[in-house]
Amino acid sequence: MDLLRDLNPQQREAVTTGDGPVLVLAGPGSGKTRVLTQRAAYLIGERGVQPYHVMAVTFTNKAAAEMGDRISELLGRQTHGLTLGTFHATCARILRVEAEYLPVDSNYVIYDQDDQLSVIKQVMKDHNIDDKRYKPRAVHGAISGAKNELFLPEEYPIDSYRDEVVARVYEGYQNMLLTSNAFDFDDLLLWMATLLSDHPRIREKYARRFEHILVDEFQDTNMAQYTLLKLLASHHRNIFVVGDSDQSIYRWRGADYRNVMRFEHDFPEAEVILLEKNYRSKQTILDVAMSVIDRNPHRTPKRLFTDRGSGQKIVVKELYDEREQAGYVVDTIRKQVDTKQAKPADFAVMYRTNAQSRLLEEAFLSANMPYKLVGAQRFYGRREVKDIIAYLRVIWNPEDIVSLARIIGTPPRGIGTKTYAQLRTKAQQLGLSPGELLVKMAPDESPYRDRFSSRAARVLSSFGSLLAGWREIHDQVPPVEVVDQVLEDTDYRTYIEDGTEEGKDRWENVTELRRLASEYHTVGLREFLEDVALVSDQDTLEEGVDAPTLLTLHAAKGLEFPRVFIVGLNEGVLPHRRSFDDPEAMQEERRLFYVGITRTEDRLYLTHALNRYTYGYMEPTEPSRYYRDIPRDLRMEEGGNVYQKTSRRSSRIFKPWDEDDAPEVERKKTEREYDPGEKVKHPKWGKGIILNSKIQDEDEVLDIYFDSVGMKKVIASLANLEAQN
DNA sequence: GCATCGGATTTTTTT
DNA sequence: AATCCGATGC
Repeated sequence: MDLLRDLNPQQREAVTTGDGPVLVLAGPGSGKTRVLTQRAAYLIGERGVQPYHVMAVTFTNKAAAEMGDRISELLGRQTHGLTLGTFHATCARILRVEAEYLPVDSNYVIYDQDDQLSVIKQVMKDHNIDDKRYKPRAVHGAISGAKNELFLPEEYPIDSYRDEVVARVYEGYQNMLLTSNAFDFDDLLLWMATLLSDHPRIREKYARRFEHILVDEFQDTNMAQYTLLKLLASHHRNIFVVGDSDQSIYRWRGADYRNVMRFEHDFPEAEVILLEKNYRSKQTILDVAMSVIDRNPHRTPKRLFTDRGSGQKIVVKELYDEREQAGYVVDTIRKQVDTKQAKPADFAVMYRTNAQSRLLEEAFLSANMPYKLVGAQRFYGRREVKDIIAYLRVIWNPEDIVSLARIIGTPPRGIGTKTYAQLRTKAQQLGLSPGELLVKMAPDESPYRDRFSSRAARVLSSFGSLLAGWREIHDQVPPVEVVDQVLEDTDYRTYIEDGTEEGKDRWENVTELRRLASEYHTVGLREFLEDVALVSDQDTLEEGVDAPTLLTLHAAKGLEFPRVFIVGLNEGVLPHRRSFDDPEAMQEERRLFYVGITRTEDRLYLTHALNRYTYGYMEPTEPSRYYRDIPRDLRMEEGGNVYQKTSRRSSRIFKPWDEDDAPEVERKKTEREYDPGEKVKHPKWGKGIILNSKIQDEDEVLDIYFDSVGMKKVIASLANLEAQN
């Protein structure tokens, strides 16, 4: 059958296995997304399952879209009714349908990080909580963590005075969200799980509907996600999850790779399938990756192997500072492009923190080389973009207090904190939201105007009229026309374009948002607002542009590139200093590095700087501890270290390739005849690749992966192996 | 109400 | 370095 062509035995097993829970443990580059896609296509095409009865969860919207396309392609037809998307998007959709069981209306808005933080700040102000003593971000983190663990405000565990404060803010926070008719990201998961566990009829409805559930990146699910999956799978128990604990990098967001173990516990009948063979990287890359990840405790050792050949050694490069590091990256890319060794799009540059992108961007810019920057926050976080979206949100849902607070004085229209406070007070007295009251103040003869001073009444009602006007058209015309009307009525361009370069830039962002809105002419404001709220960083990656990609290590998950730079391999950056005092976090730093390495197909460059700017001051920095774990024979220092301005201090700094600090990795001195990575032919089992070789009882014992039968242990002297080129 | 200035504070990663 | 916050002056 065509669907199963080009699959190895393990992949085929995963795709075609029968009903019941399945756990696919898949190393990097082992084709797990492919397995997931083919599985979905197989269920629909071969097993006759209706698309309506299948749910597939991916990590990004882009991955979902690609998966959808691929399934259609495999089946040769469209798959209407298939539920396919990220956890958040899928929940958001279902929650709108089931809104009658929820504390919000079906036109609720979704608050992003910024919105959430401003709610926290407001609530803390209302409760007279000192925001120096209790950092809003930290409080928010605690609340978000609680939500991911499915704790409601009244269930928040209290062990200290600090917990009491958090619990109080949590309660106020949740109230403010609900009176704003808003959910935050965590609510989407929390309420979905709550809905399913509190309403047996709804649980049955969806549990019966989703005969098959498929989940990608399972190692990065949190408790809320795990719980709702379990509830959704409670009827058919056909849950197919794919993951790799070594690639779990979202612990700080509540993700818990131990869900893999929970799964085995909760679904003891689960079939476990291992995908080990790597189709992406050269063996050297995999060896480097293993040398790094093997240092993490409490993990099941995994062997990464490929038949793509050993490949070149990785390059390690030391630079004077981050500016020269960026210059090195750009020079190296240009050299290879000029000599036609590679094309621009073959390259990716990865870093730990977003701030590191700036110098890289500048270097690309001054070299006149285009680049692609991955990061939704970069665009949607812009003030001007947020302003316009806030307008749309208030138009869509006048109860949205956060967005109203943002736009009521932007651009300035005579409504400041005082007037806005009056509006809020009066609205509360009337049992209305401030937004609703504004709309009611619009008519000339509106009785609500009398409740304010003449000045306040004038400015408020004039803004109310604008709002009422937009409200009237918002469900009659395509989103882009609403945007245009807002821009016109507020004279937003004059406000933003102040003649400076920056102003021009900002207006361009507004124009870009307008363009994005224009793509929603067949659907409505709801879809636009929802997509805007739930875009992931990876969704902003443009395909088809021949330029290098700049992205964080987190954003790199699931992607692959022929040539990869990982920059900033410095102590404090990678691993990040914020993780130093938490062993679990340190393990995650290592996994993050591992994820970066394993994105590489052919060539890997690791760079670090001797000096770094922190808070505006230049400081010497040590190379990352991870260098010590990479065997020396897998790497080379690129010749001619041009940058020798080493200061007295930095010259004493540990150099990753110094003999004294040579890796402590055990390199067994043996008389082995075969090495891992070599290809051989066995008289009975045919072609295979050597994964491991060790001397045991004076004989060489080989672990070989055969195309025909998979893993076998073989005694070299007895097996009659034939070497293959 | 709003613009501007100075000082403090900051950086992890993102749906 | 860049952003955020509050105080100040108009």
